[in-house]
Amino acid sequence: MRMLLVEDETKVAELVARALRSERYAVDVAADGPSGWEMADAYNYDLIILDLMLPGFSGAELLRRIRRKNQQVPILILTARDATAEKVANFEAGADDYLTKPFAFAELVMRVKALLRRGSVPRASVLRVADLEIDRLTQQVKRAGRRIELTSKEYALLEYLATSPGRVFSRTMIIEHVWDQSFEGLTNIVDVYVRHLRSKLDDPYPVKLIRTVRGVGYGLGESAEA
Amino acid sequence: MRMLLVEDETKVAELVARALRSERYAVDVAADGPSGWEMADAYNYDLIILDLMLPGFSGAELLRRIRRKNQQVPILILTARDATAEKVANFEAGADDYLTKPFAFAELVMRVKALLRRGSVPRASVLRVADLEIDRLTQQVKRAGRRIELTSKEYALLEYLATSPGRVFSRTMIIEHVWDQSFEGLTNIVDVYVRHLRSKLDDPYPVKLIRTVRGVGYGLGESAEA
DNA sequence: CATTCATGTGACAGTTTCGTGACGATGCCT
DNA sequence: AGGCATCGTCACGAAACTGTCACATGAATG
Repeated sequence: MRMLLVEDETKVAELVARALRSERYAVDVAADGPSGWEMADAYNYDLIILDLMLPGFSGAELLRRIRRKNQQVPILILTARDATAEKVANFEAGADDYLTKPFAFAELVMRVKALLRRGSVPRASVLRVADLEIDRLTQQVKRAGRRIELTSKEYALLEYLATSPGRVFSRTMIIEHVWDQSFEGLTNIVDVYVRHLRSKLDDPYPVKLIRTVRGVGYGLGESAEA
Repeated sequence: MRMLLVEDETKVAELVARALRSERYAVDVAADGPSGWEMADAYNYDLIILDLMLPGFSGAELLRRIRRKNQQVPILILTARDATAEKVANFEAGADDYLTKPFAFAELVMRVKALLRRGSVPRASVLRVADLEIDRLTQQVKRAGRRIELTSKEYALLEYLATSPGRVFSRTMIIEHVWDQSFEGLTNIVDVYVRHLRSKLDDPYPVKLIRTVRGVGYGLGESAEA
């Protein structure tokens, strides 16, 4: 899952981004209204976190713009004051949730997860493909009941592939969703992580879970030939 | 489907071309206005993607020239973010869609597919011929419900034939729409790939899907005339 | 029926893409 | 500061794909 954080205080931004990344999300950071809008417009994030006090133009303005472009993306507002009237206005403008500063990271993370779960197609929190089980809440992965330890990137990649079992994702799409903006390289990074995943997932089992489609990309499950 | 990408920043061009090729499209790249025009004039592309900022002459000029020559080819404009007034002018000049830089590849691919679908006669993203099923979104091919694995070229050829079931395409036409500029040979390559397709599609089934018209070319399914 | 030409077929080699193991860099924890 | 896990890069071998060719087969023509 990839999300955008718009926050001008770099120190706060850094801390929040870190907290989210340790939950295995890919996080992009924008420091002001205009660049936040640019990024939100360029990419369909799975979630956007918005500080209301921004240079350039305000969070409220950014919120309106995003909503005008994209109805469904969940938006979480961070606000300094406990100004109730303002809250109402923001909810009406399309915010899905808000938090008043200061807040505990644990609180933020909880709300983020709640919002993601609530997403456009109410997805179950446990994905299943063949005998593979992915719990998106606890981010635990099991195969045939046995727990498998994955690193953040491995998990993120697997979860992305699992969003549409059987569908083939190009490397470009995978990089766009699993890595964040800081990654630009033109390397075989996806192949490498697919390999890591395969060796962890398939280890003792005969059935291969990840399918390669030459010239295109990778897909999870449904290797329909017989 | 074959498309032309006119973009001067080689790095961007490379990335975009790669993304499109992994969607199994044949992509030609031009780096400036004049060579872009030369190529657009020489081939009947199924789609043209145009950066507005070009050396030589501008994308806008190229757009006008292309439209003067060929009314129907879908044209997708890439433009810098702030050029709002320009956008309007371009739509009026005949662009079918536009995207502001920077953009997500997922977004570009979606729009490309939408434009291609709009062009051909059938609107649906799933093409059906007899018991054959071609999903142009996921590029999966099924016959009688069973999935068939095709290589990129095989798929591209099949998809092209399937744009007009019953119609017979000449070898020249097929090469122009399925192969890109890097192909120059004068060989029986089309025959060879038709053979590959036949052996994969017809394998266990009695009904032949691809029809040969001696002296002319190949067609998919029922003959339209007669 | 023989001839001729277009198409079908199988094998081959060049090229591209993918798999794989190893390596250095980075950041985190103790 | 040192040790450990993770991350991204790279280079090389393996496998698949692509395009070429020579020849077989089959249809049209007189």
